[in-house]
Amino acid sequence: MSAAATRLQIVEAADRLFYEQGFEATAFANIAAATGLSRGNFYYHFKAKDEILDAVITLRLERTSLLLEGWQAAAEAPGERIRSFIGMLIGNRAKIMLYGCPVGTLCAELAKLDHIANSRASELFTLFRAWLAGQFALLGRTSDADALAMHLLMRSQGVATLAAAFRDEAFIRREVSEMNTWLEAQSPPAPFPPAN
Amino acid sequence: MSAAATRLQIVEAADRLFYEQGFEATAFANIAAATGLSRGNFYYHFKAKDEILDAVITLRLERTSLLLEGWQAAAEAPGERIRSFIGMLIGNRAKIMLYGCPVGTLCAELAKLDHIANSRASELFTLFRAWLAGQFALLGRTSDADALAMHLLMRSQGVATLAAAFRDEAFIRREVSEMNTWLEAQSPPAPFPPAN
DNA sequence: GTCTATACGAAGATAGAC
DNA sequence: GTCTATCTTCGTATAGAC
Repeated sequence: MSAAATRLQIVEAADRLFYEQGFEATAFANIAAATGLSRGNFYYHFKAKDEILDAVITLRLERTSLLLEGWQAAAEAPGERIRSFIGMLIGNRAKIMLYGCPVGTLCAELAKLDHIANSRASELFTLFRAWLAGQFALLGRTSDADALAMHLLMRSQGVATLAAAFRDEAFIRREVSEMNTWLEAQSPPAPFPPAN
Repeated sequence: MSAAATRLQIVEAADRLFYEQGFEATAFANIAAATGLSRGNFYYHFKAKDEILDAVITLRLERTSLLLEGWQAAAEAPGERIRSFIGMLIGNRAKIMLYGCPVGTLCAELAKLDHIANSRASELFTLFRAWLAGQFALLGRTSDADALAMHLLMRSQGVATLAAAFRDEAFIRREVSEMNTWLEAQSPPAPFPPAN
């Protein structure tokens, strides 16, 4: 097998295991079992476990960028694009109820570990934040676009955390519905009262 | 030193370290350094590390109950009591920006570890949930009291997660302000339009 | 009750054969 | 490139002295 293909195989397995079990709790033995590779082989592709984490974060950053580009291309209306973001909570509800949000839980773990990769992991949040702020700006909310982006990120994080704690799918659906209602109300106020 | 006092000393140190470093990442050596006790001594008071975790959760449950009773006694108006809950985000902002919410991050870690204490940890959420629902019921929102409680818990969890990821105090203050505004709007709609 | 010393296993990392 | 074997460190847990 080519080096690049094996490397990707390792990173994908680590990506999944870091999400499901956490970074520290995932041992080389787990990645070995998941890939069918031997533990020793990992050191041909990576110098240390931290380097695998770095590769996982890089992979997630790339895929997040692609995801955002896809939403960008799939709809013209910024409101509809933001609904794609909100829709993630429904689409990924099964894993969210088991493991929470992959971004939020990784950042939380690395912060407690005081891990050097902590700042890179939070760039994942920054990608969503900047993209959402751009959509709110397109909606006309130029002055508070970033605050609205943070507010929506906040709600998605809170939903993921509680959905995992209570394993409650109905809660996810209810909050998603409220987020969409909130979004509808975020069109900018007209400079003058609408003539109706 | 009496057994009970030493035991409490261990549990308090573990409580702080589990919050700041995580449960798995906290070693007996860390607790030993924090308390000045020797590692071996822990096994006089606890059979295993899991038992310390259990004691920490018990301690947190007790202190959370006392906290809620305190808020209950400090104000007659349910709205004002709920503001005490929201105010936690301000009062604990320094630690929240470093380590997130102690309840949310512990539940997230234990869920990933598939740890047996996971369900007991989530009882911490249940305490807040039931208390908040009681306050919303007193506010007159009997039919959706639990949904409102979950909504407020959700927001506090989202704020804690993002505040830690971005180390952003202004964000906390802004969202707390919005939560209080939201709370004001939760008085039940009058059965008939108010005569004004 | 608390200590020191140590057993035991798990996990990251290295060496070298193939 | 991938493997097996091994080294080393660390952390939980135990044994037994004081």
